Amino acid sequence: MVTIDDVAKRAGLSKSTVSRVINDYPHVSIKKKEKVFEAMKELGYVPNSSARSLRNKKTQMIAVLVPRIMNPFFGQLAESMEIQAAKHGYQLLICQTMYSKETELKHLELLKMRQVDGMILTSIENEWDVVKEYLSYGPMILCNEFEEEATIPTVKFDQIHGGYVATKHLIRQGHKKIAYCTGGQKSNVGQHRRRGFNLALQEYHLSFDERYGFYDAFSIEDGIRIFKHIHQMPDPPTAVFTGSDEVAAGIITGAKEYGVSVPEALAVIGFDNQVITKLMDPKISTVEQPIPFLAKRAVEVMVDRISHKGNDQEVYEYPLELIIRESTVSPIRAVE
Amino acid sequence: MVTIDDVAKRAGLSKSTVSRVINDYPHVSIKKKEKVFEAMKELGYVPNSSARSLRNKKTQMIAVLVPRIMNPFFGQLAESMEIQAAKHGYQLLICQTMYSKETELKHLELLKMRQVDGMILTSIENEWDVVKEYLSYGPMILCNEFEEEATIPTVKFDQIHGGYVATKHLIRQGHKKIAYCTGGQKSNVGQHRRRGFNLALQEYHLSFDERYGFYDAFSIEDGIRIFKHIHQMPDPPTAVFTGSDEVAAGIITGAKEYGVSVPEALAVIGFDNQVITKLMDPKISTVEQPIPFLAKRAVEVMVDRISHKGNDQEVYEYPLELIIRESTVSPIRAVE
DNA sequence: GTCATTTTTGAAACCGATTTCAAAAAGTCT
DNA sequence: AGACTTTTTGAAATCGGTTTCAAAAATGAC
Repeated sequence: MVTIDDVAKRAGLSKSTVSRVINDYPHVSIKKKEKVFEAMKELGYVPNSSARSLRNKKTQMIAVLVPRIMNPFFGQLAESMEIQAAKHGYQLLICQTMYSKETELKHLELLKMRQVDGMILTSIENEWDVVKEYLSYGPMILCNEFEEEATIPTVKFDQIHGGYVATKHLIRQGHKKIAYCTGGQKSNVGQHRRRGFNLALQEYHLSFDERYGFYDAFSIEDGIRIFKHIHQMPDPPTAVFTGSDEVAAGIITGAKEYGVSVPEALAVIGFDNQVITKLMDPKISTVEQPIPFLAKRAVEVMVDRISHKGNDQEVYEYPLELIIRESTVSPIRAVE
Repeated sequence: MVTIDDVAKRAGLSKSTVSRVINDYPHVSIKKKEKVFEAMKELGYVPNSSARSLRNKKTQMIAVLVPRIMNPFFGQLAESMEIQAAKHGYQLLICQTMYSKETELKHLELLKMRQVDGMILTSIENEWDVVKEYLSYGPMILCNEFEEEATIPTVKFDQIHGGYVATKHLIRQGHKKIAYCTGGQKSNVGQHRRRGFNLALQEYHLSFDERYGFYDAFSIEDGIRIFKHIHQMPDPPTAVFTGSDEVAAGIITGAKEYGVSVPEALAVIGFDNQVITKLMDPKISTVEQPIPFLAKRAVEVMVDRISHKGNDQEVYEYPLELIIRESTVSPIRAVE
């Protein structure tokens, strides 16, 4: 392996000087600088990153904790962050918690071991009290997920408004019996969406029938299962608010199978604006989350925190946008 | 920051002994061992990974190069590999080339910098002559993608057979005019599929009409576009072989829009067996690639190579399986 | 109890970079 | 030319671990 000493010897200089050239420090004569460059090129020298990290106490790596990258939302988030991190000279270490507390804790140890300079949490499996202990080992920020009590920078979407506009849209299409169908009941993201949902119901003086609440909906299969359940209810809902496009797609698939027309007999709204929304027939109305903006800001905030800039309490919130397609609006009915 | 010296001082021992305890070396008396554990616990000590990497010349990290994680095939591959790597005590650094030569080269430098112990390539953007130069810096293996001239371990699917069975299936449904619709023309994966495609045509003494060849199909949108093109041809094909489920879905979506019935007027077969195949109407016939097996073996081979085990020339090939659904077989027609 | 052998322990070197500090070289000004 | 700055350079310390090697302690054999 070629080390800085080899380069120094080849150039007939000390390694201090070579190091200065590598890091573009001043006070190196042009002649010697050229000699060093020549030696580096001849030997094909590249600095050893472990040695650099040890001495600099910086690894130029940021970890991002996501449940799974195959989840389209988190996959896109991770992808956008990687691109952004590269622009700032950082590697992104994508860590999947697989919805497991233990795996999450294992990944949090990366901060203790100083394997990463900072950590971006996009979801939280453990209690906040457990997670916050790791704050003493390095900067952490929240992105997408959030915690009321957390005193760390947070970059999030306005989920309350997202839940609100989606529900309001359903109500304005004439629906009064609206089902609520979502995944993580413990996540604050989900709770805020629910708050927006309730807000809209209140505004129109509607009440929520608890029989219409489903809190275990994550996948397409869950959507199909829930449709079947709804279908055989004595007084079924006429519209469904879902927490993800996949679940919405599942419900529509189920409806199709049972000959229930969407949106006429059952309106369905998704969340995320994934590709699938444009592929299903009918195309799925949804709430778009502008993921790249979130990712960009999260990385920027993280990079600032690593260099001790910025404020612990900063909170950035991005708006969500309702996208009306076919699964909530009958073509013959007037579009709002 | 708590270091090994702090632990040593606290336990009233030398850091050599502490190191021995950490690494579970023999020749440490039980008494001292307990003292060390106690001190580590009290101080909340965790070894610094940069320091370890520097001394051990091992980072316990494996890089995997994928085009994009949002591509369902590569996303699943990366996810499976991550799980597998964790079992062997390795971190997986997922690197997206974004189909760019420069980005790929930038990631290859990780091996030079010794930031990773090895590299798994799932696709190759640069010429092999360029990539192979990096072999001298650390172990590299191919997974999914392959190179005839490469003398490194390879884990792949039998793409020739995959192309063959899919095409044969279409032919046996009575199709004679079959379009070929794929993405990377330079990838060896694609070339092998094509070889299988040709093999099936030959077997049934059919010839290929070059007007039916499309080599720029990656996404759903591409599929829609290609359908439109096919649709206005004077003598259109009656079946389409595609290189991905997304493209197949696009073609079906386009067909639906123009009132062309699938599979009656146009049979479509996908590749990968992604979720979408079960969601489209009609459900998409496809070729399944058992990704987790590939991922598992790739990581195992990589781990062996890092510890200088195994053979450079080893090639592992996994079979592909045809899955017949609705997009190639009319329900009224007999199923083969 | 002595000597040989084995087990346990710690001082010091090492991994490959960066940084400090002081010395050497070069430049400036009487 | 000599005194005083300023720029350039290298020796040595440092980061936090692991490993080598020799010494110390414990054990065993007689």
